[in-house]
Amino acid sequence: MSKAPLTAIQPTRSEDYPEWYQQVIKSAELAENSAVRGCMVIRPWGYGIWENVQKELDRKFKETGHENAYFPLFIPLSYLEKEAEHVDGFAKECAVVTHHRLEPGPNGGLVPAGKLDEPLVVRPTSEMIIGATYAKWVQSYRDLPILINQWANVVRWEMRTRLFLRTTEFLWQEGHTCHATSEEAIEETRKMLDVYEDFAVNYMAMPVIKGEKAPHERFPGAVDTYTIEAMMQDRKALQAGTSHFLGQNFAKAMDIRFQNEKSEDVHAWTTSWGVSTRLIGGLIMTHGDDDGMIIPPRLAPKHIVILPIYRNDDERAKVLAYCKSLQQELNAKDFAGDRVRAFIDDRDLRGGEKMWQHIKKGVPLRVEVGPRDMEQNAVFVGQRNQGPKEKKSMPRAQFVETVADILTNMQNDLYAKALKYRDENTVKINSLAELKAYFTPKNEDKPEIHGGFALVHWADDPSIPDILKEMKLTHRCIPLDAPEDPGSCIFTGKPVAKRSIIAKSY
RNA sequence: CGGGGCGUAGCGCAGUUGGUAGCGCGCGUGGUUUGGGACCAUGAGGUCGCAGGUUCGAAUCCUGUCGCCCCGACCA
Repeated sequence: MSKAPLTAIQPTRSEDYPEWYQQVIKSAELAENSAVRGCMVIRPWGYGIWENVQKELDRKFKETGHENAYFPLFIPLSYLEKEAEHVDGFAKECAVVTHHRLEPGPNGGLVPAGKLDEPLVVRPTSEMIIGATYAKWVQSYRDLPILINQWANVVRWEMRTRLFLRTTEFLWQEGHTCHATSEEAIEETRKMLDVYEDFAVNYMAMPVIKGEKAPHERFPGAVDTYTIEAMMQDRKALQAGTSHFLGQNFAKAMDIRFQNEKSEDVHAWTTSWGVSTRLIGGLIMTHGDDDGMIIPPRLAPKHIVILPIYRNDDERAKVLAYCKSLQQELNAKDFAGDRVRAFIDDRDLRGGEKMWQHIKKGVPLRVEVGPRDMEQNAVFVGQRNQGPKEKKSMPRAQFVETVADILTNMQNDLYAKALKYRDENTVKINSLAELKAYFTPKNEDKPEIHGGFALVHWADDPSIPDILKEMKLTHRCIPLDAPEDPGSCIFTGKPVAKRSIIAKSY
């Protein structure tokens, strides 16, 4: 008899959300901890998702006029010292290379030798090294704008790490642009925020709120930081992407100057923007359920897994032939500007176990094919966004014809579900007492999932971060698209034009 | 860096008046099974984190050390 639990992932989300998150990553074979503290091994299934993120974002970057380039992993220490706020922001989390050679040590091991004259910092972000390069490239307004992106890894020595959400090393893209005017740089900053929003909504099926960060939450050295904020299923906020207007701060620090049309010698205006492998954490916590990962079809490494069912070698040959031709028909179909990605799982495993593996991994569609289906020229289809038992038989031809529609509907359904959840857990709050109550769990010993996005009137003031910290809350952003809604700040009483979002966060 | 916990088979764990290591899952093989996470049989796999010490004898007691996890401070 089966000893299978009621849910594929244990504990469930409501029992222990952080542990559920870890278990999904493990069960779905997305990633695992490595021998290096805080650094993860991204497994093929997780990396496949990242590759799709890269592919789609990269296309959008190209469409908006950007080119890719690559800059060094190491940054001379002296570069980092040139922008005061930037140093303050990153100094504590920099990994530093001080030697370039190993020699046999006294006790048989290896010891660093060959001390560097100037230590090298492993990039936590590349503003400085790229800025130094741009300074050489820019002499005239005719050299501008520079619109460059790089796909890279960066290192930030964080105290505590969580797979995908915060790892010591992570993969990301960082766009770095350089402009002749403030207006143009601001436009770029906002344009890329829109690109991120579009990607989050239409590819990740993850609703996000575009907004402006409070001054104390800005990127170190930025004039303005914009963010897309998403709500996870524990109702915490996840900063899923940022776009920074850097003003002339970095241009001055790295001496990016040019002569404008009036022959004046002026500093350039720069921006930077990035998203990281954190997005995969966002994907897990936006769509995952108690049976594991659910991948939105547009980002799924495989759209369809075909599961052959047979009892003997004779059946096996026939069923496999049927599966192969089905796979070919499916792979010839288009979905969302790409080909449908179907594969056959013919591993020598029991059917039930095999099926559950794919459920846990979040493959959008499972197609079971056995002798019975073959007789009727049918397929037996299960969708990951429906219950594991809600499978239905479909004529093969109909399935092949409508597969793109099924995937599209699934993509839309995932978005609608996530949007509904966020909206249901977003409330207007008009006093500090109300805010406190909203974010207080009913059971203090074993806090249940509670709270959400609180829309409150907030006016920037140095006293507020401490008040929020005590409640373990943060000011997430001032939403850009929200309507005017004048009121007075619940902390200071100062008048403000709009509500901000306050929430617990990752 | 502060507080707490843990290192025993691939994974999860048990193993205190100190006596020479076990369970579950997984894995290999044979068979019976197979349209919702199989069962029976059989087998492989461990210098008990590391280094000292106490002892006739240490997974167990002592000292040191390394590593990991959780909570906080820090953060995409």
